[in-house]
Amino acid sequence: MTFVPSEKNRSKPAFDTIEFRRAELPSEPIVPEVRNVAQRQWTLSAGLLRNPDAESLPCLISCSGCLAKELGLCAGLNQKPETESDPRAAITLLTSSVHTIPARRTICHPKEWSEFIPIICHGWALSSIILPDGRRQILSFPLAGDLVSTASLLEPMSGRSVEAVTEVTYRKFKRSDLKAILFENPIFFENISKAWVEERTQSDQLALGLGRRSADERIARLILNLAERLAKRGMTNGQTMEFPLRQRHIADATGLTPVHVSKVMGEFQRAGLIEINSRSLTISDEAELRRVADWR
Amino acid sequence: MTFVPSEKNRSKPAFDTIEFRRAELPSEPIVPEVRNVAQRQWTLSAGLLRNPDAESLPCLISCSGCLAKELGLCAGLNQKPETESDPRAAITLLTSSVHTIPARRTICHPKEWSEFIPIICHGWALSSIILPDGRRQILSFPLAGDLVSTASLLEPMSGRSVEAVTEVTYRKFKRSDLKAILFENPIFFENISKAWVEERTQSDQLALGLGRRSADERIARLILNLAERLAKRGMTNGQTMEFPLRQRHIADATGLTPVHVSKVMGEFQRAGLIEINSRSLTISDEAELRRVADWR
DNA sequence: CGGGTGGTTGATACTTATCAATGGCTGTGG
DNA sequence: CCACAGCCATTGATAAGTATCAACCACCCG
Repeated sequence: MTFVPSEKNRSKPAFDTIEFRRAELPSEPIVPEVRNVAQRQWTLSAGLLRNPDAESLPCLISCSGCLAKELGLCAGLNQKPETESDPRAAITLLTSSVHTIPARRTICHPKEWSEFIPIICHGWALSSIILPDGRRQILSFPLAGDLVSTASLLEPMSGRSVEAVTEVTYRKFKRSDLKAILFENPIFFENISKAWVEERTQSDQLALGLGRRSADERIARLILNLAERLAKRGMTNGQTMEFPLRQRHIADATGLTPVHVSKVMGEFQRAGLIEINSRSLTISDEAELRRVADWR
Repeated sequence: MTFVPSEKNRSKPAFDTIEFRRAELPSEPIVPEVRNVAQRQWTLSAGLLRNPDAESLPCLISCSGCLAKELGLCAGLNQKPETESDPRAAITLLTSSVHTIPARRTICHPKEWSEFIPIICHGWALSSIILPDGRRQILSFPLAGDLVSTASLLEPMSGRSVEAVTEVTYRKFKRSDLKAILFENPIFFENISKAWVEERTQSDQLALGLGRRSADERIARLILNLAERLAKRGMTNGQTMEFPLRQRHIADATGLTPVHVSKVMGEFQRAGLIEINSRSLTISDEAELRRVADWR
């Protein structure tokens, strides 16, 4: 017995992007390409701003449910003051800046000591831990309105790696500003604690899934979970949604290999549970998918 | 393809205690047998109180590192006021009660709506999620000084099941009292946020382990992790420590089966990494165990 | 004693990983 | 515009890791 079950992993990268990941780690944070959202052209549509860059499915920007907005710290992208005297003009209490980065770019390095708290405004991100040998566990897919982690509110280093899945727009708040406001208005802790408890529940469920659920269950649950979160943001069209995740993402989120994910998703499609084409996913048989997922 | 990979699990309990677990869930919380610690006979030894009930290894009670003590909310078991006028007599700001329950008893039910925050004072507890079909994932083993979950500080329902591994002594604080003090003294949030970030790190590592590590790694890491935490509490004797966990506990913490845990631990012992006898564990070859664990 | 719990072991089955080959797609440079 | 290189998804063959099943023994503890 050697006790080195993953030696192969270590001597030889399991995935072809490992070298990239390794090289990426010690490098300096990439300076995000700054394109202030306010400078873009937006069209008002049904009370929501529509992103003119979105090509296929119209992708709506919604800040509803965003922690920063609930805390009154951010006026949101879709809440322009009606007039100069509109109180919402003063709502943005914190210094913050909006950034947009292309897909696959790193937003935050695990060892990066950042004085900013990023909140996703648009696009799909992922938050993960990466081992030196290249194994990666994705912990969450932050969508619009999500903090990467509530821990980032208070600690400058998350220990996590955050990267963009699609093009991502995010807003950076200065932590010291937020803390100052928080300690002056402890009532804000109620809001934060809500997010905190929510995150705790999610992470408990993640551990339960990784430790005790089968591959089918994990994948089905990931799909349903994402569908639910997208629906809450108005990012679904019936049972159809944009689905930019690569099978590698699903694999790293469920603790499986990309090959096995391909096989399971193939079975799901052949069984008529889901349909996938051109980066969009449709849940065709939700009841059965829920049953497979052992949902709720 | 049936998509019911765990049907066997469901139709027939995988473990013999499942029926017990099932029956236990909907029942009313068991009223803990109250034995006030103050009524026991304690002997002062090296500045720490020694539990007279402990038979084999002397088990020291230490509140150092306990969140409640750091917050100044609890004077601790080993810090009796010297005199009536000793300021420590007034330290216990919160109404709290001490309870002792025997091993294997449930401390808190997942759906229980409790107005109390339990903190472990003595013994080993476990915090887990249990699925209706009996599968269980242990999320942590709270030891002396540990909150079950920082989420319990603010929310009345943890969603977790907490039970005693050994006989457990714990202290219950009233949440409303704690909240009142917290909001009057926001500086306490600094302490709490520290615990929170710590917990977040632990839970990230748990997910990483369950998703991406082999059985050997997971078990070795669990042992090292516990050894480190016990050492911090002065509960080790060199490389030897009390180890009350059953293999079922290790299995449910690592996402494996008890049988496989037995095989791996057998290998570890035959390879001279650890020794186990009569509920105590010795790490014989720490360097090698760390290597197997892919530690740090 | 006797029954329940817990640990060990071997045989076997199942789930998932690994390896390898293929083809589609996309972006890039000549 | 085409050729080409990467990346991605798919598929089949095979291997490894872990689970399941069953039997047995060793304890405790009542």
